[in-house]
Amino acid sequence: MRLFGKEPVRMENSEIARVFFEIADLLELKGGDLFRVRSYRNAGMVADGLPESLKTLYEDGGEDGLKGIPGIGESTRTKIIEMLETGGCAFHRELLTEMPSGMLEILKVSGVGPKKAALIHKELGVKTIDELEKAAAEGRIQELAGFGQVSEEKILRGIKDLKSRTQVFKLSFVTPFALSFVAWLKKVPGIIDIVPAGSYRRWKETVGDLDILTTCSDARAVMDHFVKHPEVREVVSMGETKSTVVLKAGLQVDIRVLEKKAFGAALQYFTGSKAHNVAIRDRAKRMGLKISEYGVFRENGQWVAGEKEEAVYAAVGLPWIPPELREMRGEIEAAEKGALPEPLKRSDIRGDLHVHTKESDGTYTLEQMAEAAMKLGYEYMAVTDHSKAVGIARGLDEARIMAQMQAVDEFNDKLRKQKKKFTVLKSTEVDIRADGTLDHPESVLRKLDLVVASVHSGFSMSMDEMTKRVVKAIRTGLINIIGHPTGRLIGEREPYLIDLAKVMAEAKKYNTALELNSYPDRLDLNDSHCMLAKEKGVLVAISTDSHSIHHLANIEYGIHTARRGWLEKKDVLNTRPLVELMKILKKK
DNA sequence: GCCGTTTTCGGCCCGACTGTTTTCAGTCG
Ligand SMILES: Nc1nc2c(ncn2[C@H]2C[C@H](O)[C@@H](COP(=O)(O)OP(=O)(O)OP(=O)(O)O)O2)c(=O)[nH]1
Ligand SMILES: [Mg+2]
Ligand SMILES: [Mg+2]
Ligand SMILES: [Zn+2]
Repeated sequence: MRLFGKEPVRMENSEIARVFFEIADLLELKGGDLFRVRSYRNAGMVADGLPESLKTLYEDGGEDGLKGIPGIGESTRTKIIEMLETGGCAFHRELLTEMPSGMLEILKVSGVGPKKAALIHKELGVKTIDELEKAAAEGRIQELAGFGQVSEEKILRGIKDLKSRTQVFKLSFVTPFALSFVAWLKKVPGIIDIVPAGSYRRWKETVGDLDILTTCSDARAVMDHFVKHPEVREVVSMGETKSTVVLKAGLQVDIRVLEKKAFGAALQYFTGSKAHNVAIRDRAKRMGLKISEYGVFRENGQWVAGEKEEAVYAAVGLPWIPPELREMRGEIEAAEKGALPEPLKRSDIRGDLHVHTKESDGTYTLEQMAEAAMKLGYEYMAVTDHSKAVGIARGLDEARIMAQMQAVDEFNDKLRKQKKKFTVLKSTEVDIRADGTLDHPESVLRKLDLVVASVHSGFSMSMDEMTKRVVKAIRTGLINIIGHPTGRLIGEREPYLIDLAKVMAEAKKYNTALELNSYPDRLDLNDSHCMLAKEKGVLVAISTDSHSIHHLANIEYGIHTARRGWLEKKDVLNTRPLVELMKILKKK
């Protein structure tokens, strides 16, 4: 808890969201109205997914600035303002006096929901997960009404899982498992479709589990084979159409098996998001239809659609919505108006503007990186080795970068002689020092085709200081792209504190783009930052920050993240052909 | 608590699997 003061307390959207999620859980534990619980949960999700900072909206527009956000009504808006002004929420604190915070942890145990948790708390006085473990180990759980030996064992397993298991996984961690399961399931005779769905298909940067949709008329055969995958540690449940396993790596995998005729409806269902599904189903209902994973049906039960996903959307009067957009961030309204963004394609990307070579901390030469970029069909690639301040990466000093520029010129000459339509851009990833100055002299930076500038150290500054640091760098007028603008490493390092809205406002003035770093551990900017960039009219450069020829393919993660951020071809700097790109880079 | 080409009140997505249930509640997707 922070103290009251003149200065408004900075509570991030994610922190406000967390309070709403906890209120929802606490109300549910208390046995409160489930629709009210849903409203708080929904408000949390809305706050979390909002591109603009609630604090900024409130500062700029007062209470009115917070109006018109779907899912945020009178009550939650008042609580948001309270949190922005005081750093906390009285209602939340009050609920916590009635229900210990340890109960929130207990809800995370697989198989324990609000009803069971509340009963355990009431009957046994259990307040923490350790007390729950003790009670279960002592056999006190199975004595309770509605519990038995099996459920008690399940709780013990659930606690062990929870303590050992990662909560979310990076998308790139899950990819090999997805490929492995697809290959594994192909061996089932008669299996037709095998498609990873869920948050994986929506390209969320982190996913909670892997969801796989299959169609086959022999469901039993699919299930039997599924649970025999060599990576399976535990079979959580196994039914006719749906099973769940946990892998040795801690990853949960859910599978659904349906008839081919339901493939489209099932894919729509299993892709989610949950909130998107609920909204689509609600819409169908209001149109006198019913949507489930089995299809679209009239009230009399007559089948309307289901074989194709597109037909499911068509049945409710909508065009097909790309999975990356199915997050309840306005996609249904946009679809209705025919205003969905045109999905960014791999072929829209003309080149990579952040690539390292052996000169700094890359593992391949300039020539090798260029060769690999050409193979991807690119027109250009910027060599962006580090500057001297990044010592561990053997950053280049003035003499070395001058030499590199010459090497690039010579290489480009060679390419031209070979009639290759490819250009290497002389560039750098210059360090933005703690004081906001750049780690190469202006004379050097002016000789380059393109300047990427990023923060590599001195992360622990106040938001104000960090914002000023980056803004000062932008104001040199020498920077074309701000690299990995928040510095986060998913699951390892929090983003440094920075006011991106302010940075973007300045970037717009100085014709500076912000990078979407496609390295799957970074994805920085993230999806909602992209939405903000688009809103502010700032171009995004989708780059890979490749340190090896193999990293260039990471562009795929960047493209899909950009799609999640509603970006189109025109919003992305490196969709421009070389000539156009050069014009933009010069406009300073 | 939120929201409105049926509504400012009265709805709020729909279905699978499990365990302990004697007919279904709880949890999860
Ligand atoms: N209609 C409906 N569909 C749901 C519900 N819960 C989940 N689904 C669908 C949509 C989800 O994307 C899909 C897979 O469920 P998951 O729990 O794995 O969620 P998802 O993959 O979206 O996110 P995750 O990263 O796994 O947490 O199942 C629900 O309550 N209603
Ligand atoms: Mg999932
Ligand atoms: Mg799942
Ligand atoms: Zn880099």
